This record gives sequence, C-alpha cells and structure tokens, in this order.
Amino acid sequence: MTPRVILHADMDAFYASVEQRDRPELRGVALVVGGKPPRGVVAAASYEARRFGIRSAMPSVEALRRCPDLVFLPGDMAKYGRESKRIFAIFARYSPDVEPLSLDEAFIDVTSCLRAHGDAPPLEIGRRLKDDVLRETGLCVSVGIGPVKMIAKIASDASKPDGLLEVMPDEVRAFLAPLPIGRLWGVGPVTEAALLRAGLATVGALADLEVSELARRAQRVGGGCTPAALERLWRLARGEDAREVEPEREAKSYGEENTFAEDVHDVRVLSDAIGQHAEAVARRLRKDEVAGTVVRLKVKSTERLAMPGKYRQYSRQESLPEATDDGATIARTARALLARGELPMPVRLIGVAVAGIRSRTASMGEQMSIFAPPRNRELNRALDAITARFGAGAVRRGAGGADKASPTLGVKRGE
DNA sequence: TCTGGGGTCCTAGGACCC
DNA sequence: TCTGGGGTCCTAGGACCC
Repeated sequence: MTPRVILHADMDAFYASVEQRDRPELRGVALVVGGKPPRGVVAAASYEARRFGIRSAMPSVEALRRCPDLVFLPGDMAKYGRESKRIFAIFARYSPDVEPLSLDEAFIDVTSCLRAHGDAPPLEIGRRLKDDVLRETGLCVSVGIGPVKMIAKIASDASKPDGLLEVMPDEVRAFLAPLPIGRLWGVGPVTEAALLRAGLATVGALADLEVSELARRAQRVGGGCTPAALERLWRLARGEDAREVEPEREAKSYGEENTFAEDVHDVRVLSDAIGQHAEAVARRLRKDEVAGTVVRLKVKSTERLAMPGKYRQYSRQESLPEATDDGATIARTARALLARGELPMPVRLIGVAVAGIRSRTASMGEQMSIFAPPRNRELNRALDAITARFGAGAVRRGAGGADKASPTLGVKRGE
C-alpha cells in the first residue's frame, strides 16, 4: 500500500490576523480577540501579544496583567465565517477530500490527485497552497504534511508561524520521539499529568513500550486511563493513525450556551435564557434543514473543582418521541428538565443543545414525522425570515429580559 | 476580585428485550 | 427456590479539541 499524502492547513492567529489585515492601525499591535475581563478568555492572540506569553484560552484578566496595553477586540464571527469560505474554496482546488476541523483548519488528502498536480512533490504542493492563500486573502497559513492525519497536524503546529513542514513516512518515529507527551493529539492536561506520574514524559517513551506492558502500565497511570485508551495513545505515539480524511461529516448536535456576567439566583432569568437559546438552536436546525430527537440542558454551578478554572457542571437530557426543530418545543422540554429536581444555586452558565440529529427529508421519509406542531410552523417561517433580514436580536418569542448570549468565539490553541 | 462557547468521543450503569 | 449472556438504548459525566 502506498503511503497517503495528507496536508494539514492551519491559519496563523486567524481572527487576530484578519483584524490586522483589515485595520492597518492594528498592525504591530499586541491584541487579542475574545471576551473582556473579568470572565472572558482569549480566543486568538496576535503574534505581538504572544511575545508577552499571552495564549489562546488564557483568562483575559491574566492576559491584561501580562500586557497592560493589550487591545481587546470583541471579534466578528460573521466576517471570520466569510473569510473561512474563501479559504476553503482554495483548499477545494487541491483535492475533493477536505475535512474541516474548524473555521480555519482542515485536513486535505491529496493522495488521489497527485497526478492532477503534475506529479509535483508534496512539499511543492504545500508551497503552492500557501502562496494561493496569501495572494488571495492576504493571510498566512501553515501547512504540515505527513502520511497520517496526526503527523500532518503536529507538523503544521511545529512549523508555525508561516510554516511548511513535511514528515516522510520513515521519519515519523524520529520526529515524534522527542516531543513532550502532551503534544500527542488526545492528551490533555489530565491525561498528561497521569502519564507523567507513570514515568512517560515523551512520545518516544510511550512508543517504546512493549504491547505486553500496556495493561500493567495503564494500571499505574490510573485516573481513567483504561487499557484500551492507553493502547490507542500508544498507537498514535508510534505514528499509527488509521483515521481517514472524512469530507462529509455531519453535525451530531447543535447547542447554545452563555456564561452570565454575574451569578444568577433567579429561576426566571434561567428560564428566559433557556428560551433564547432554544430559539437560536431551532433557527440553526431549520437553516440546515435538520431536526433532533434529544434535548439537553447544561447548568454550570459556581462550585469550584480541584482543577483551576473548573466548575461543577450538571446535564440532563430527554429523548422526544419525534425529531423537532421548533424552538417552543425545545424550550418547553429544557424548562421541564430544569424543574425536574433541585439544582444548586446560584448558576454561572446555562446551555441548551439538541442531539439525535437527522435530516429533515430522510426523517420525513422514514416516519412521516413533522418537526413542529402545525400552528408553529407558520410562525417559525416568519421568525426565520425576519431574522435573516434584521439579525438574531430583532425578534424574540415571549417575554424577554435576560442577558444576551455572548458572541461565539472558537479558541485556536497552539497556532 | 480568577477561565468562554462551539463541538466530538468515550465510559459506565441501568432498563429492556430476546 | 432459581436466573445467563448479548445487544441496544438511554442517561450522566468527563476529557479533549479549536
């Protein structure tokens, strides 16, 4: 079997770079896109800000402490979305097999179209891709190339900023071996700490274990690291990653949530927020012509956990007899979940999500299901039309009053 | 007066069916 | 007086990713 050629393309400091491109006065300035103190976090930091040690996912208060002159931008998701479309249109010219990971990041499997690229070496293909993106959008992208997804991803990360790095199949083990264990895709803070305690500090140390040792070592690692989980990581550490590039992944859930500016003691405020989230989720379901059978309520209390910055969280869900895309139905179900039992007050965050997603048409063929009570369908159509024209804040069903949900900003770690 | 919001995947227990 | 084992669905929680 000939090895695959997989590119991982990842925009450099995406949101921050878009802002600096469009506003020349921001060039050379330490800035972040994200939520302001006291409760916000950094979604993206310009390279000038990174010189102060500011990183994605850092609390904004901490960022401000490191750089008192830091400029905060709220971010413009609609703009980043448009920019994302342009970038993905470029990616699509390189292969039909493009798997988005986020607005600014994708795997591109070019194995089957090497000929179409004039049998150019992979590194040359990566170079052309970078040039196209820079010329057409004015933005920088880093590209990693490898025989499997994870290697391509780590390579792009290692090459940043403005990077281009190919790891050949016979170089994989040597490339991975010296990396700290936390760089492995799927090893976060909790697993990293557990692996370190078990004496596995580098990817190479894990890769060098004998298969027969794994079960015993998993015992030593503990902390929820099952033998199966450790074996998965072990394979990744050896550069074995069988996952294919999947161009057509459908969303499995749609959710909206918000952290309140201040802790909430009033159930009516929670109920109102549920209503807004339910309508927002429903609008997105209808826009994508899908519906879901599971309604999920998420509540974050103010109780802190041992991990810094973590709070105790509760979730309750209910399966519906039929798939729905109706905000009123989602809201009613979520409110019933809220009322089902005592929850510790006050509340820091509340969220509503719909899962069990199926396409509207497929579902109708299956079971003649109708997603909203007939009397609501006219109303929903009207709501969608008004929202499309005037934006999400223009119209709201029922009584209002709660804080508006904060804008959505994805975090880009390790750019 | 100290960490967001969008997701995915995995695990584990219990209910239920055959 | 006794009760296996597999499969599937549901729910809750947690780790992880960007």
